[in-house]
Amino acid sequence: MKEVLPVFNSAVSIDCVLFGFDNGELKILLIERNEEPFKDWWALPGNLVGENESVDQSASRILHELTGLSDIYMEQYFTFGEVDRHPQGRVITVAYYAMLRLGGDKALKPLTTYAKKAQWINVKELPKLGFDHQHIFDKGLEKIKRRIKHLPIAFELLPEKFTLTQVQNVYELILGKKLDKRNFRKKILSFGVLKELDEKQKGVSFRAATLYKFDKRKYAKLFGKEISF
Amino acid sequence: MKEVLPVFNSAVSIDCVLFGFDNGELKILLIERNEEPFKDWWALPGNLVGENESVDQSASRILHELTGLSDIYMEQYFTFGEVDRHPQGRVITVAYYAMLRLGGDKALKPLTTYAKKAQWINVKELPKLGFDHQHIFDKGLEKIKRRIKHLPIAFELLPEKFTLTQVQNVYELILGKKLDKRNFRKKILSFGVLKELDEKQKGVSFRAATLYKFDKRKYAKLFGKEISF
DNA sequence: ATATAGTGTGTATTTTTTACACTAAGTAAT
DNA sequence: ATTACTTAGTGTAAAAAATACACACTATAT
Repeated sequence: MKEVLPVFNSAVSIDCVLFGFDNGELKILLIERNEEPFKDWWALPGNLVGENESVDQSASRILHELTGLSDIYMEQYFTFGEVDRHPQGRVITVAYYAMLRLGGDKALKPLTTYAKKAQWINVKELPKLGFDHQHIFDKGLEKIKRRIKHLPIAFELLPEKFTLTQVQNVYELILGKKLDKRNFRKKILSFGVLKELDEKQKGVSFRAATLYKFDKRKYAKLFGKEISF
Repeated sequence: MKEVLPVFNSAVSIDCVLFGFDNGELKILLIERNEEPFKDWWALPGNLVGENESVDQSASRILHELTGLSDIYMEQYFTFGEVDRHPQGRVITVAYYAMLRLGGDKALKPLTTYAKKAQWINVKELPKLGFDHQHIFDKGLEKIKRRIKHLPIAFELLPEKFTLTQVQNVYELILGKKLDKRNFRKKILSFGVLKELDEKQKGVSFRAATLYKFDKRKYAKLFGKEISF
């Protein structure tokens, strides 16, 4: 039943902007390429879409291959289709972002056979990127700036238990500006998706903050209603 | 320099959701297919991306071929990449929407060689669509619902000169709900992108409304600032 | 005990959103 | 000319949301 259409107009790939929050810094995962084109350049992790997987499945597979993680909130945000974006031929790429929890329980295990190495790099200190990846990144950052105002994606960056100050840090890093502490706490709590725990921060040499966790149940109830910052 | 990559993983196409406003109704352009698969079904207009055009260029070309129009605000909103969405092979499709001015100066001239006919159809009376086009349409409608709250795309649907009531009609049709007249007018004028003309509606058998036009200059000044409904 | 560093809290003001109903103007019919 | 009809056009009060702003608390380290 399924005949291949008699056309070759482009290959299709996935590129991922994987955000992580570590040490008070917003980072993304980059690879250092080991092959032409752009050998020795930094680039976003990505790969070709397989013939028997949807683009969403492909994105999940690629994320898994790169990090060992599954079940991550990952979302398509734009498709880049300039003719000359890949020097070796026509490749249209579908871009996704994901927010990852770093340094937590189990470390990430990138299987980067096609790269010298993979590394988490502060978004404020990005190196020059190959292809049109700077552009893809810029557009991804812009996208999540909008989305964290409405969707609870920021919590994906944080450990299971976190303080309100940590949440505020994430918002400030992504939005690129300072927020007022009292107003921020009022607002973030008013969404009703956080649960206060009967537990405090440990190992700090000052007053310990209350821990919270993201409450998926409450979120499910609100889903559909717009929440916004 | 440019070698074709040795992969064939998918063909890439464009599908367009072309919105029009006519006779107080929100419509989209559909074609009736003349070839298998889905012969005799209605479908969104679309086509394969050419090898030497970007996806944006491709979308403009396809829009032009279908309507004779150029210089239309057209925007990519999602890429659909399910494996089995096309029964004859792997085709990933990039969806665009555009807002068109109907019934105005010059009529649209669809060159629909690959279809029996093209027709503007009320979005409230959509027929069964081929492929996953109902899904593509649904997602497109959802997208413009959000976007008309922030971007002045609704004016693209209206003639050059229009009344505030017409604008409100468009908003109500897209959002699918009634809006309060006074509040709507306050808000739409507060954006400062409309210019009141020294001219009234003609040919109506009741009090003639003041005409307005969209003022691109004023919009350019505001661009960057968020405007929202 | 005291210095330090981050936690946690309330109120007043401004802005935005919402709810709500009547008069004005033009046309058509008599 | 009067009347009926239909849409245009307008303001205000109340509620809700956003903003601006400063100090006392608490745990630890010395």
